[in-house]
Amino acid sequence: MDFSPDSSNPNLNITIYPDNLDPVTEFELSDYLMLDGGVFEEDSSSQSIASSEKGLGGANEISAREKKLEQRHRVAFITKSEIEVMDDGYKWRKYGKKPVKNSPNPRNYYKCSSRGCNVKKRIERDRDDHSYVITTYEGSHNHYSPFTVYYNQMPPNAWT
DNA sequence: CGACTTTGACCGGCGC
DNA sequence: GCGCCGGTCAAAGTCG
Repeated sequence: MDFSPDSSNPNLNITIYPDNLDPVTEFELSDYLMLDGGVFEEDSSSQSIASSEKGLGGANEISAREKKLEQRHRVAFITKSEIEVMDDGYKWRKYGKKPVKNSPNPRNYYKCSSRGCNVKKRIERDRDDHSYVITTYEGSHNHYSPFTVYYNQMPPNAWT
């Protein structure tokens, strides 16, 4: 299993402290989807995510694509939260915003602001239920979180 | 003053 | 070949 920012970050508990809301805002991790290898399928709520795989005829082409794009590790989280951007321990720099077709909500694009770290993050609200936020990570961090001091069992070559 | 947002422009891939 | 669409760039503005 590859290194993903959330699953290996014990700092991500279910309590966050946004600036402009109540001091304690809870959100439930209602579901998460592992997109590694392109094995991902859902009916319609994830249409926009699945559409990024459009043009692929079958699983064979997906594996070929995986060879070509070695660093295409994608993990999508669906969280129930009032805010889109939550502090998961990393600093994210927004670099784009696009309106999503079939949805009244925009989609935001973030990058990890650490130098040499190419992790990207895409955040959009669920089209059907505005209380859900879809967060898609792409890539793996090559550094630790500024807040993470728990590097005990991490092999040094985990992200090389 | 540096780091980050914002926002429209730009670009490449794909369908028609 | 053209236009749509999803993703990225970059200049200007904003914030701490």
